[in-house]
Amino acid sequence: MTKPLDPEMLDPLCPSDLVPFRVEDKWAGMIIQCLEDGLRRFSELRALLRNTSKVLTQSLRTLERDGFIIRTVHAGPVRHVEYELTSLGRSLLDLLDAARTWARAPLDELIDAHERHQPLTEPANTTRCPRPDTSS
Amino acid sequence: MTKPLDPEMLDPLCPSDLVPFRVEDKWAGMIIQCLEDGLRRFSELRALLRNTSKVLTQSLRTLERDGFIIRTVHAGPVRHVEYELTSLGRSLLDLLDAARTWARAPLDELIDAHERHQPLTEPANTTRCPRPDTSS
DNA sequence: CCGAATCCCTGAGGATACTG
DNA sequence: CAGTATCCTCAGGGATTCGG
Repeated sequence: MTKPLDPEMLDPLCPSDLVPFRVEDKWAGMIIQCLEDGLRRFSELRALLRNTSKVLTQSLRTLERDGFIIRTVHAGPVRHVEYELTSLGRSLLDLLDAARTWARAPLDELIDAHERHQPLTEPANTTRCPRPDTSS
Repeated sequence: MTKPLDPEMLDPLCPSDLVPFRVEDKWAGMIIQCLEDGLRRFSELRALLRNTSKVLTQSLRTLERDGFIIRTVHAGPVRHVEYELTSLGRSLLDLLDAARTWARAPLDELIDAHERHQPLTEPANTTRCPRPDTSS
């Protein structure tokens, strides 16, 4: 089986949702990243994405429908389900990488811009964000 | 001034909103495309995007806030406003191009996938769509 | 001509609880 | 373990109207 994912791989404080680039839905980019090294089980993904199962399932179903991932059910005493990228899904990795590369330079400016033009929300808000597609 | 935009440049029937990429918001990708050749006036953009002014203004303001475009007001007997890409905004063109290039191959499969898994909506719906970032 | 203001509506996203 | 089933909130998107 694929080697375990680094639990710190997705930093919940990373301001990457300021990056103006989205693939499919909010979580799809991160899911694809997590599947980069091979098969992953549902629970692995849920733990990493700090996501509730409903939303995760939605994303996974959409990705499956569009042919980006394959879903495999392993019956048994303890049932488990595994997901993996198709070649089409794998082709998205290049694009995600391009987006992350692009974002590295202007990210600080983006953060500044958001802070400057948005004193509307709560003041002591440390720009929380659930780490989308541009995770390192 | 920049040469006129082709009115047919953005085909309202193009199924490009099935392409799983978004830049900023729904219209930002198209706006950036329209600004590729230089300055554009508000009315040019509104006509091309077949968009109501409020939503267009929103997108433009966001793009301006994030440093992707510059807004210039020309006062006078007939006031008009022009928008142009910054170098940062221009750097997005590469990403958009990469996304469009990627999308060309799997687009048909994406359309099929959507139609197969979505007999839920109205039947005689000719996949209307407002032509997002992947316009040719 | 270029928006701003208003109202409305849908749907993505999420919290919680339950099931084969 | 891997999901459904509900319910809720809120922001994106849009139609319409008004203003400088």
